[in-house]
This record gives sequence, C-alpha cells and structure tokens, in this order.
Amino acid sequence: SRRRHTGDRVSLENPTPSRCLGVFGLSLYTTEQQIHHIFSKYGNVDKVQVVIDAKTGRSRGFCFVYFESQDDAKVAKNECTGMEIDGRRIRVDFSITQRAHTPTPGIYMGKPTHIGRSDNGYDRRRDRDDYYYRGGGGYRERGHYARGYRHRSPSPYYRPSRRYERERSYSPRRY
DNA sequence: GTTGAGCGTT
Repeated sequence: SRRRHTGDRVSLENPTPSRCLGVFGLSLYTTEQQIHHIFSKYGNVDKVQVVIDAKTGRSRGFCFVYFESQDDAKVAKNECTGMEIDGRRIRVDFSITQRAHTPTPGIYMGKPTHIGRSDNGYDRRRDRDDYYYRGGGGYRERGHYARGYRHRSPSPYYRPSRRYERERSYSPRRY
C-alpha cells in the first residue's frame, strides 16, 4: 500500500507546534471565559482572545488560547479538537500566527469579513441557501451537517482523516 | 439567537 510521506513539512494543515492554539468553528456566543475554563483542564492558560469583528462587534467564531507550556498546548489540541461547545464542533490547531497584528490606527488592514451585495442587490449567501433547500431532499434532511461532514469542502486548513471521522463523527467529546 | 468556508489590526 502507499503511504504518503509528509516528513516535517510545515503548512497550513500542519502548523509548527507552539504555546498558542487557534480554535475555529466556535459559536458566536461562546465566551473567552468558557474557553478558558475548558482548556485550563490541560494546563495553565495565560490568555484567551476571541476575535471580534470590528464592524459588528460580534465574535468571528474563532479564538486563540495561550498556554504557559507548549506540551500542555499539544495535549489540549489533541483532546479538544472535535469537541462540541455550544452546539458547535470545534477545530483546534497550533496557531499559524503567534500574536495579533500590530494595530494600524485609523486604517483597517484586515481581511473583509462579509460578502457584500452586488450592484443589483443580489446576495450570494442567500442564493446558496435557496439552492440547497431546492435540491432534491434538501440540505439538512440528508444529515450532511449532523454527520460531521461540514469540513469536507475545500479548506486549506483542514483535512479530516478517516480515523477522525470514525471516532468523532457521531460522538463529540465533552468537556 | 443566520449554520460554514475561519489565523487575530485594542
């Protein structure tokens, strides 16, 4: 059989280990306090930063957790990825970035966070949902989400392994 | 309480 050789390659899928974890796929309502409480089980946590959208003031659905110890961060990463918090299955990885960007007062240098409407008021997100609801059987009814396949689509960050899917699809870890 | 496409701009 063929075994893919990855070596020590560092990429978006394989960030270099550090004390800083990125936690993605959070509910918008999950707080830094909750995350702190949950992750502290694996070691001392210095700080949790939920990333807030500057425009809306709401969570962008991800956060960063700083452990005192890299070893603890590693354990937490392995134990917490796939965990369900506030009804959302989270993904945990070592952070690619190690700190927030240096502020640039007055000029927003970040990525745009929402898809704007085009000239004629057409909204892509809306249209996409309509598409899925129209399709035979529908989107929700087929259990696409419920079975944990939501990360299947192209993402530079996440490639679930078969083992992961077997073990985590139906029974998310609890904290 | 928008369900997602997500690595941070105090």
